[in-house]
Amino acid sequence: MASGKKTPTLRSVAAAARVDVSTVSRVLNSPAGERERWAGADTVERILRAATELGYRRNPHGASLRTARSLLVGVIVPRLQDFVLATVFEGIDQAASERGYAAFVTNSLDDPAQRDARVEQLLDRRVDGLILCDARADDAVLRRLVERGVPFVLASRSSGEYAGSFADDVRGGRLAAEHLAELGYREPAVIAGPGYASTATHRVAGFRAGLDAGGLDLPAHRIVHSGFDADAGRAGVTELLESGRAPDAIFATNDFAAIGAIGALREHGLRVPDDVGVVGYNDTPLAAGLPVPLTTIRSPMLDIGRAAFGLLEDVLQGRKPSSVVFEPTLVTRDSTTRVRRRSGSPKRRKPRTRITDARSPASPRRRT
Amino acid sequence: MASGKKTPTLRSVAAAARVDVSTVSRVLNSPAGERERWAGADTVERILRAATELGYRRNPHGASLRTARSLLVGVIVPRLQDFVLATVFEGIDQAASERGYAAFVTNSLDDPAQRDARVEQLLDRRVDGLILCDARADDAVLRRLVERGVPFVLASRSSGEYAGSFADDVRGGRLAAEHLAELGYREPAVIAGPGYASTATHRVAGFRAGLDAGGLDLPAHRIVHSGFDADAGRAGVTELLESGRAPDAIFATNDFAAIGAIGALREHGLRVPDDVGVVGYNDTPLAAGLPVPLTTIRSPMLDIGRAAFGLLEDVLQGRKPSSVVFEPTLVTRDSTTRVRRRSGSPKRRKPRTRITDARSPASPRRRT
DNA sequence: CTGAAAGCGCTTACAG
DNA sequence: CTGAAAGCGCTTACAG
Repeated sequence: MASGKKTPTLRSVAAAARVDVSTVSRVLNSPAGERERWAGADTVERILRAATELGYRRNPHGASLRTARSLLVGVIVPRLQDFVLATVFEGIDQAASERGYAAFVTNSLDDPAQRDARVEQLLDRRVDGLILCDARADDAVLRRLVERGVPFVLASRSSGEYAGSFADDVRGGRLAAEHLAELGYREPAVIAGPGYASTATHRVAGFRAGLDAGGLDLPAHRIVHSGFDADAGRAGVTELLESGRAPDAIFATNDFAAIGAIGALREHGLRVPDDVGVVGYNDTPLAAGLPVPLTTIRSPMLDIGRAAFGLLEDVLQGRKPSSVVFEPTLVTRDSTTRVRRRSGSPKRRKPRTRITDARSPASPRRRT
Repeated sequence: MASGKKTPTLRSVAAAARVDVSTVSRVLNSPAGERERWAGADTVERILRAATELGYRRNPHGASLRTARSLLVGVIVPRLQDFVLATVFEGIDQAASERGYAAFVTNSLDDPAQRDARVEQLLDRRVDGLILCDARADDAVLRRLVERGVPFVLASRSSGEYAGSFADDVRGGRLAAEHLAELGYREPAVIAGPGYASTATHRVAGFRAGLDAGGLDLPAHRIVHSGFDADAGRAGVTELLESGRAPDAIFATNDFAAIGAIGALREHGLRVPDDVGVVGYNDTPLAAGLPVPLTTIRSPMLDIGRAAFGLLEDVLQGRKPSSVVFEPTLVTRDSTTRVRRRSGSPKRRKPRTRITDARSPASPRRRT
């Protein structure tokens, strides 16, 4: 790959240290303390020096041929453009590289054909396992992977009983509902996101349960299904407004949808939070910086990614993985407020941020 | 990797087709038309059938050992969480997989130590070449790569004369300036982004040149340096307002910074676009969906990524790559408006979007 | 047109 | 404690 002097191999190190390649291999592959089990102290010393002097770096392709392990994992996300998934991947990538693995990512775009193609490409590359961040409600791809014996875990989106690393999205939805109910909102609506994603459906289910506990209803005409982006939020609001009386609050299962919703509300002459309260999801960095800072639910995306890699490692080492579930957190900002001053003119306020229910997200629940 | 029946190898295909592995290799590696040059029609047929029946998939690690080509490319981005870079990577990934390559991405976080570490990790994985999306103004890393003979190209951010795939950021800045000047803004300011990124500095330079052409000034106290995110935009506005008279327009070198800026302006009681016009950069999907839809500069991020892979392929095949430069485009929305009704109350308007200067971004300029 | 051999860089029993 | 050999899956001169 590099021109100039050719990349040093085990053989060149062996020659320089005047030992056999097998000895070099044993020494270099032992952890620092145990090298002396494999060679005399002076031999170890010679080998180590030769290796660093030559700048030896093990060729993983050679190794993988022998060991049938590539130390490669494949990651499939719906789309890296989505901040949430980029962050989950970042967590995976961190954990993987700490453990000597490298991670491939690609986008499935939530498209079945593309998904299949990407899975095969990764398998062709001989990844040791897969982390899927685009699982679906009823997912034939997962069943086929099990049949083929491909090691994999899920992340972010759950599906059936397959093991993975998730946030408790039901609880997140519930937090949103409790917050709105407590502030006095009476007629909340939901911009629900795609029906095939557990992250969307669980949040809605939790939201409904939370409203229910607060004595509030979520009639069908206050739920719109859509995507996860700003356009979806816009379209959602339009649909809600056309279908009858305006809701007094909106829960969007994604910050971007919330932003689009706010834009559309504004166009219809509705002020946030005075006419309509808005709660988003994910606490994207943008949420705090918006013209109307956004109340939202935060979940530990980086930790979800890191834990997902840990689970895959379990699988690769023959252990049975048990799903990890992280707790979400409510972050209160200006897009929601205590109701009952519908008439007063909007007073400019200092922005306020409050974080509720900050259970340590670093110590998730384990479940079997 | 998969359990159950073991992965078929060239040897198993050869056995099934009753020929030597070398024949199988030659046939399977020839393009569809030329297979008959290497074997009799019936042999070709037997081999092909055996391969598909067994589900043979070439093991790239075995191949790479022989050929010293991994068909792997490494991509380093500042951060995948950044929509722009996620999109550039998507383009790279598309082009790579169309050409039989796979792409590794990792984040450098614009941190020198992390950058070095990531480069070495990718090289240790024996990638055939590198695409760097985090080049710096004066970049020692690039010099060292050249010395070591590592094939690489740049994308998105330029540095010196190194070949790469870019947007014309100077021109983009100029478009922003011309737009503001034409609308009658007189005292524009810039939220400039980090000084080490050409994407930031070029946009500012172009902006200055454009103002200049319109007879406008850009005094030092109207430039603030910051990052690329919403917080940076917020902080930028605060700094601008504290340093004297409010500008009547703001050019942010990034949409996210623009969004933060709008939030901060609002907190200071300034309306967009009536008190202050705002222009962003990148035409992020969010831009159109914002409460105040954002005027911004669009550049073809996906094409930039695709072209970058093409350039790297040039390098890998011994051709001299010549940089590709794509034209940006002005997208007019509500965050800028014709000035001179400073007093009137803000009237709600239908959102409007207009795209100016839509030179085909699919046919970029080439330069040597 | 097809086969047999060598070898890419590594690891791992097997000897000693 | 150390070495020699075999072999992982492939490709590529070299023969015929």
